[in-house]
Amino acid sequence: MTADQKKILIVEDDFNFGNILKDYLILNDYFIVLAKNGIEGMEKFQKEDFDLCILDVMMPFKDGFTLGKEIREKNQNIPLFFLSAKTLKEDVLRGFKIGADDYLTKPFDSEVLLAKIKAILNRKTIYNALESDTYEFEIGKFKFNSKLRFLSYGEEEPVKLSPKENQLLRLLVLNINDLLPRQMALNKIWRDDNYFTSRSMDVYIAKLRKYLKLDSGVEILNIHGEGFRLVVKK
Amino acid sequence: MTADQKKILIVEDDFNFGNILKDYLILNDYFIVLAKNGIEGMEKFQKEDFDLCILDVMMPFKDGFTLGKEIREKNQNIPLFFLSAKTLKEDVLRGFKIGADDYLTKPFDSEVLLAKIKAILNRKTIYNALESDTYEFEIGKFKFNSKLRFLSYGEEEPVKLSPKENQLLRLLVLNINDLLPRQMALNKIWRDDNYFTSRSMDVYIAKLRKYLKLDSGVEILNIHGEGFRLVVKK
DNA sequence: TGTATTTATTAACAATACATTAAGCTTTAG
DNA sequence: CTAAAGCTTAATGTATTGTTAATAAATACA
Repeated sequence: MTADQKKILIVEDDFNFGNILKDYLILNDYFIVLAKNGIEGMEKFQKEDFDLCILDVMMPFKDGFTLGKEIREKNQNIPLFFLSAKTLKEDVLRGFKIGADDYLTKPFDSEVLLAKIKAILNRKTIYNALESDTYEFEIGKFKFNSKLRFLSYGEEEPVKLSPKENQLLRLLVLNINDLLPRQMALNKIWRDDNYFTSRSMDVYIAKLRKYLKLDSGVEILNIHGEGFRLVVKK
Repeated sequence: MTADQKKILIVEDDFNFGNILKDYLILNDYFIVLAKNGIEGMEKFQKEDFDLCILDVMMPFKDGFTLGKEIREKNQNIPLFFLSAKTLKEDVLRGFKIGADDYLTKPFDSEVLLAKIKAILNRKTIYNALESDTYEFEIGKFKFNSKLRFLSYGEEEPVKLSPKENQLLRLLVLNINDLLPRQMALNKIWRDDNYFTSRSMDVYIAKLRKYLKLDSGVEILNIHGEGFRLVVKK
């Protein structure tokens, strides 16, 4: 997948319908992960990072509402679309109560779905950019601002960080002195985990190490086969 | 109205239906202004500050889409709901293209509408709390007046700023030392976000940089792929 | 100890994003 | 109705970014 593609999780037990939907959205340049029931859906949701979830309501084992509620507990911001054949008012209201962003009744028009996806993702990206998260960190003698993407050391001219450098350093800091599993970083930043993205990540680790050399009390250690650790000596 | 009540503009030419809707929403603790056609709708929209607009699509004189578009031009952020008897796909798509947040076909369930209103207003409140009406600023050794549109430096003859220069500098100052996301500036000033408006914005950044050169402690930095930062060294 | 796997580093490249100047429209002021 | 001001578009050059390749080194473990 490319970096600017939006990643959508579809949870749908009807094999045919799920695949048609998947293909249609792929054609429209989205990256799709399809799960065929609520349990699998939750697994995939936890393993990867999505921009939007589309959940069928009526599924065996774990229905869409239950899944939606669990997802909402893990992530307050991710947009949720519910799909259902039923147009029962109680169901629609239940969906919105969980925090649905839309509730679509089958059959629905695919172009309309597309318009709605576009609308919600546009809105969310703006929203996410404004999210007041922590973004100022100290790393030994460095100051790191992940919102403005720079790393400064004393009176030296701050180093500008590229988006990838920035995201990676941010993940490392959030797990400071602790393990940042390779897989987790790949899923969060590259949103994919394969040979090449893994090589790419190594390249970025090398770049960060170069920046961090100024303070000998700071280093990025590798834990073979596991991931990396940003260590700050006191 | 009480301070925490949300203010909704309803534009609906059907007198009966409009009043039923109004009463229902008042019962649910919203503050409602009802306009009976597109022209009156625009007038009321410009005079007061609303949290949400609900527009009927089919109206004489000025239809809901036209009104929606005009409202969108004035305010990028306000949520728009369209109401229509028609469920024509083209119409729905047209609605979303204008920037609808939802498109409801009559008859619709009032509780569902309520749920949707609640959902959208929850999302949007965070976003709106930004703006102020100050217009005199200091930028390093410069004085900037965004109401009179000039920028002065010591005893030098003040530079007159064009409307676009002025708006852009104002946004930069309001986010001084912080990121002004490109998208946000394009939405607020150009009301559109495409290749050309983005190029145009670059041109204006270049112009502002030229004006600001007089004070070497002031500069506009770019954050690649994100936006710009007006930085003042102390 | 030998070999496969994982990690490290540098460099080449292509794709985007940005910067600047100037030309050509459009709007506005007088 | 005309000149100036304002804005967009074009053209061109520069910088930033991310991926991949090539090569070397470290590590695990049979």
